[in-house]
Amino acid sequence: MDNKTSFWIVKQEPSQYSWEDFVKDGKTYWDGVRNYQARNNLQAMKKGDLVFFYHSVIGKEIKGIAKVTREAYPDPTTDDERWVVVDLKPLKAFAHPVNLEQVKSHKDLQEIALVKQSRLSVMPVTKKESQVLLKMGKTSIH
DNA sequence: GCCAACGTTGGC
DNA sequence: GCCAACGTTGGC
Repeated sequence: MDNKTSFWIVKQEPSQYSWEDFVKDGKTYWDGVRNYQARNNLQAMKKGDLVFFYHSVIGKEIKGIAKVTREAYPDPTTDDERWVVVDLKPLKAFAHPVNLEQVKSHKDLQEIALVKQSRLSVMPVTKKESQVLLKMGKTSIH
């Protein structure tokens, strides 16, 4: 990680694709985004950026962190040219998953998009927020 | 171009 | 299961 690294959060319901599925696969392309704002965030991801993996609905917790291994390209699951995917690989599981309640109650995470824009499935995270999340997850990335 | 109707997401 | 938030669609 250098100072050009950006941080993001992606959300998925674990009943559809869980962090455990992701680890088992070793890598994946992040498909199925059908929202312009989320799509724009995918397109802004750079190789090497770090991505928190959040379980929505069931668990409601950040399970780990992934790395962008390929920047945006057309979503192979649709002919619609508007939509893109990125390739992600698991980097590290959180030693302690961080749940939504913890995020909401932390003073430095009051403005995080995860809380402010609860319906968005791909969103940016500031450096400060990322550091707080990593600390709460008792996880370091090196 | 406005806005009502409708659909989806996700927290509770 | 409900509903708030919010994005999309289509009639006018």
